[in-house]
Parts: sequence; structure tokens; C-alpha cells
Amino acid sequence: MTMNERQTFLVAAVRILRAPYAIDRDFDYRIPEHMENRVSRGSLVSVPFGRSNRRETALCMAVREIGAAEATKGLKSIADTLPEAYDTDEEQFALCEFLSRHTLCTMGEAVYTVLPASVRRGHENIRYRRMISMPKKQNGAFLSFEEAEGAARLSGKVTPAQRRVLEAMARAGHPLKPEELCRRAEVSDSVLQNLLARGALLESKEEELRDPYADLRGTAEQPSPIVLTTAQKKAYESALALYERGGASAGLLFGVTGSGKTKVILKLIDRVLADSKSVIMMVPEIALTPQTVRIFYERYGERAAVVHSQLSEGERFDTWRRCSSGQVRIVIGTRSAVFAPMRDLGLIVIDEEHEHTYKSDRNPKYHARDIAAFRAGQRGFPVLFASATPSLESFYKAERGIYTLIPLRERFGGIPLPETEIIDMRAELQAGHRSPLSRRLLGALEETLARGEQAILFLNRRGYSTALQCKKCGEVPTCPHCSVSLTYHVGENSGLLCHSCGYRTEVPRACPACGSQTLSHVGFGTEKVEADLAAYLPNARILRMDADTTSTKGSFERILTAFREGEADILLGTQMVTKGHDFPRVSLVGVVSADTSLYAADFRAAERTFSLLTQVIGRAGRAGALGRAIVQSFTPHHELLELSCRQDYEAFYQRESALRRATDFPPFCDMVHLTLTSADETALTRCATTLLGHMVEEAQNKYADEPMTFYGPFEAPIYRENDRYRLNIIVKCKLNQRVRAFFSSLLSLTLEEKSVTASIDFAR
DNA sequence: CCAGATTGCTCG
DNA sequence: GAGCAATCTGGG
Repeated sequence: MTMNERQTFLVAAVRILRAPYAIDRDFDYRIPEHMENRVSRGSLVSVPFGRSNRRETALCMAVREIGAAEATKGLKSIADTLPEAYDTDEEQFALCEFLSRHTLCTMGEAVYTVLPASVRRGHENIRYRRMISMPKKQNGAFLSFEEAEGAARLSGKVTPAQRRVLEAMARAGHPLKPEELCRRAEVSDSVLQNLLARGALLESKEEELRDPYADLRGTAEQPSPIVLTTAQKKAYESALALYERGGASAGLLFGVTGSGKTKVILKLIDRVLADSKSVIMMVPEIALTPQTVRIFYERYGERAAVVHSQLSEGERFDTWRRCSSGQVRIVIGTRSAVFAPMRDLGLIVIDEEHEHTYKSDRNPKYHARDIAAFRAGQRGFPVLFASATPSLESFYKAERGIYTLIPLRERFGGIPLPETEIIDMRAELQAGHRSPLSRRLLGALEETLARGEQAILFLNRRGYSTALQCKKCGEVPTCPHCSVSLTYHVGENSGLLCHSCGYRTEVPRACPACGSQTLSHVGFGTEKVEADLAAYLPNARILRMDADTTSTKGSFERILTAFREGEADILLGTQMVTKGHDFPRVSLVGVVSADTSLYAADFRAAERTFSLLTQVIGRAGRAGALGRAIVQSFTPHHELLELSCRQDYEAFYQRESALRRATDFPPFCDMVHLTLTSADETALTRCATTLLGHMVEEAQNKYADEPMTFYGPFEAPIYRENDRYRLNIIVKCKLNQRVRAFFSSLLSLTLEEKSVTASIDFAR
């Protein structure tokens, strides 16, 4: 049989990466003979697609053999393959499949989430750098100094400068960057050029691995030993037991602020690395955890890398390669780091596991927790969740024994909890004190500063005032693109600002509706507090930290460092001031308004408030002296405030879980958010009503055995955003494969209104 | 009757 | 989502 008379041919079933949900299905393509050993499950290829045969990038899902007869009937052929570096291995492939199944995204969206963004361009995105070395001998070794000098003499005189270059090169013994060589030999670049032209030096290209945190790296071959207290040791041993038992598991390291969770985690990581396994350490926000990054880099040096969304495409691609080659053994990163292609992954740690940043708010809407659990299940290793205020979901799982609860109760060094008091702001108003800072808080600030100590003030709202309102006609200036009022800002971003879309306009002198000059401030933000502090405590040095003062790169760390080094007395800011920075001289914490987040229209409002207050109160008095916390509220007797002041998570959990159980909210049910958006309001309303009708009908006819309750359509919390209207339909149900399939079928369904787009979020 | 706009359909 | 064919629309 000759080559032309083959009986069978290879066919690849592929998914078009840019395909919309409705056509995210397998399409068959012939594999040309010369590509047969390059194309397999997980390969990225380029195929002709559609009537016009435009080129599309596709993922090969499977390869099978077909007979010659079948092969001749109109199958198109794969046109090209993408660089091998982008092929997904079995682990990543399974991750993509899971992601698309779990969040109802297309395989393409999954691939673009799991692989670095460079895939979209298709080329390798490798940066090369010029390197200079000694010429090589036949057998590959570098010439010695004498040999190189001899070689140079053949083509002319060797000047003292040239001699210094060759000496420096010989001393280094390995290729050097041109600048580095010039520096060491104290010559200019032209000397190198001359030697290169004469063949007395060799120029080569070397792959450069972009590394934005290179300067932080330590070289610790032998990391310093970690000494644990008895309580910490106990916690470590429970976590270690999970790890040593092997197989998938989850532990919830439940420890108050300052209990030494990080030490326990580090010790476990040391152990896992010692077994030649690798680790992913997740943090909620890289900017908020510079000291965590520093600790890991100093401790693990070259073996550590940072992954987060602020990396450039190239940095991300290089880090990704260093992970998949096994060079990097520990990744510290935010949400997307959960996909890091580690070799021999043996542990994922999710620090501050209750933080909402672990949930992606864009497609695919995954939760890092679920991805971690999946990877743990695939390879059989533990996921360690850590928090002082665990999410209700996690504590519920721990309560039911699904997670192993690892309590770490005592505060390190036996530091007592801060002394807290709740200030009734109604009484302040009645007494005619109109500042957002109560007299009590102002007094406490004064005393603190007099003792040479520092204070943190927390207010979860930026800007000067929440809105402007005309006292005469009631008009409130709102954003022309969104259904929100504009926030009044002074300072960095002065003007009226939309916190939803970023729209900015000058402050009107008169009411835009009635023309009278009676615009006044409603509500207050960090800028107003800053102004009041300056008025009441003229000698206090204040640092304000919010989105407006931290927009430039590095500004966040600059503020924190300045505060830590005592260049200011008061750190005032939004949630950023509540995170785990250790400020030994802070003895007072003030919560300017505990009500802001408490009364948000969201079933997690209480949980978020408790966690926020607990964290910020825990900032007070960590080094020896008894700290003090002052919480201001217009509802001072709210039970939740008292619980946060006592830092009593377990009581909070009992109260909140009882409430959730009674009202049927997570973790006692699953919740699905269906969002419909459109610029056309009437089309949107029409579409939402029809879709809801369709859903109810389908649920009754085909899914009668699956309990589902439908709510809505409601206007989204911000009904109009960036000129698009948004409606929500909420479904309470028990998520399983069939229910997921039901929602999947909704997405494949073409909505009769073309302007409307639908997205589904399995909130859980 | 024709040109341009709109809609519907398929993609291997 | 893109491209193309079928269908619609409106001016003459």
C-alpha cells in the first residue's frame, strides 16, 4: 500500500475559541499528515471556519481515526498549529473543562482564563536579551583569557581597554549583559563592538524572564526556622495531618488577628516544599499585602513568584513558564493565581478566605475556592482556608465536618482585645455637634496623639459628601450615564464624580433644575473627615488612603511606609486601612460610621460588616499596650456592633446562620443570578418578562423534581450603568448537574431581543 | 424595479 | 461572532 492509499485518517474535534455560547461545540477537522504528531487533545490550532473560511484559533478536544470514505466528504483541514508552549496539558485541560461546566462559560473563555493572555496573539511573546560571552572551542567550552587574547591578536592589536574586557569576561565565566560587561571592564560599548566585529567575543540571544519583583528576592538557601507557640504547634499539626494523610481535603484555619496564622502557614509550606511539591498561596489583593510578598520572597528566593492581574502580559507569560517548568515552586497571588500551572502541586492556601475578591465579577464568574477544591480533588492534596472571620459557607462546612476546623484562638503574646465603646451619634446631633467625628472620638484622638501614639480611622466611603442636593427643590445631580448620584470631591479629583462609571463634571454653582444657589452636602466621606480632623486637631499629621490617593503605582506602599515610620499620627481611609498591616504604635482605632455597610441591600451585608469591623478593631494595640476602639453609629444597640466589638465570631455565626436558615439563604440554598442588560429599556423589560415566563414553564414541565423558586425581574442595585439598563432574575435552588443544564440551555437560547445580553452567575 | 438596509441562518 | 443569502423597504 502506498502513502496515497491510506485506509484511515485522523480527525480532530475542536472548539473555536472566539465562538459564542450557542456554537461552543465540537467541529471536526482533518489533521494533515505532517501535523499528525503535533496535534492531540489540548493542542491549539488554527482552522478555516465559516463560509468565508476565516482563520480561527481552536482547541483540540479529541483526536480519532476515520475511514477513507468519511474523510473525503467535505471535512476541512487544520491550517496550522500554535506554538507548543501554549498546548494545555491534561491538568490544564481538565481545569478548562471544569471551568466551562461550572460557570457556564465557553471553552474559549476558559482557555483564555487558564492560559496567559499572550495566547490571544498566538505568538510566543518571549523577550530575548543580548548577551556577550567568550568565543567557544570545538567542544563547546568557552575560551580562556589567554586563548581569547591570542584569538584577538590574530586580527590586530589588543589595547588595554580590550584586555580589561577579556579579563572581565574570563573572570565571570558565563555570559554577561553588554552593560554589565562594560561596567565591570570600565569601558564603553564601542570597545565591545570592536571585539565582537573581530570575533574575539561572541554575541548570543538568551530568553529573558521578566520578573517585576526581582529586587525583593532573598537568597536564603536555608530559610530561618519557625518557632511556634503551643497553640500554633497544635494548629500546625492538624494541618500537617491533613497533608500527610494524602488525598483531597480542606482545612479551615480559624484564628483571630494576631494569632500567628502566617507562621503556621509558612511552616506547612516549608514542609510541602521539602517534599518536592509546589504551593499556591492566595491573598485577596496583592497591593494590600506587600509584606506577605516580601516574607515569601525573602524566604523562598528564586523559587517564589507573584501572580496578579496588574502584571504585564509579558511578565505574566514568563511567570507562567517558570511555573510550568517547575523552576517556581511557590506562587503568591490573587484570584487568577489559582490557575497557575504548577508542577506537582501539593497545597493551596487561601488566606482571608472570606474576602469577596476571590469571586470573579467578570465572565467566567468563578470562585477561587471552587477552583482550588477542584484541583485538590484531581491531584489529591489539601486546601487550607484561613480567616479570623470565615465566610458563613466555610464555617458551615466546618461545622458539618466537610472541612476540618483548625482553631487558633489565643492572641500572640496574650495581648488582650482592645477596649471598645459604641458612640450614639444621635445624641451628638441632639447636642448640636454636627461633625462626623464625635466629641468622644476627637478627645480620644487628642489623648492618643499626646502620648505620641498613632490612630487609624476607618470610613467606607470616599469623596467629600455623598451627593449634592438643592435645599429648595430637592434636585440631586446624577450621572448622565448611570442611575447614581454624583459624589462631591475636593482635592485630587475635585468635582462631581460618578463612582460607577468614572464620569466627572465641574461642581455647578447653582441648582441645575431651579437655578437657586441652595446646593448643600448630603452624607460625608473620607475627604470631609480629613477636613474636620484638620479643623479640630490642627497639629495632627494626617494621611488619607483611599482610591483617590492610591491611584498611582506604589502610592499605596508609600502611604503605609510613611505611617509605619511615624511620619503621620492618623491614618484615615476606606477598607484598605483595615487589612493586615502591622502598626505597632497604633493604640486607637475609630470606625467613623458603622452604619454604611450594615444597611446595604444585600443578604451578606451583616457578614461583611462584622468582618470589616472585627478586622479594623483588631488593628488597635498589637504591641503590648492595651488598645482602644471607638465605633460610631446611629443604631448603637444593633447586636452586630456589639458582637464585632467583642470579636465574637462564633456568636455572630450562630445568629447569622439561624437567620439565613429561617429565610432560606446561602449556605442553606444555592442562588443563581441571571442578569439581563440592554441599552433599550423597553426591549429589556419585555425580554425579562418573556424569559422569566419561559423559565417558570420549563421548570414546571421538565424539572418538576428540582425545587426552584423564581424572584424578579428586579432592577439591579445600579439600574442603569454606563448607559445600559440591568434587570436581575434570582433563582433559589439546589445546584446539581441537571439544574446547571437547565441554565445552560437558557444561555444557548437566542433571545428574541437582539440588544439584550444575558449572563448567569452561580453565586452560591 | 432596484439599491440599500435588515433579518435569519449557519458555521464541520 | 462573522459572513452571506434571503427578504424587506421605500423612492421613482
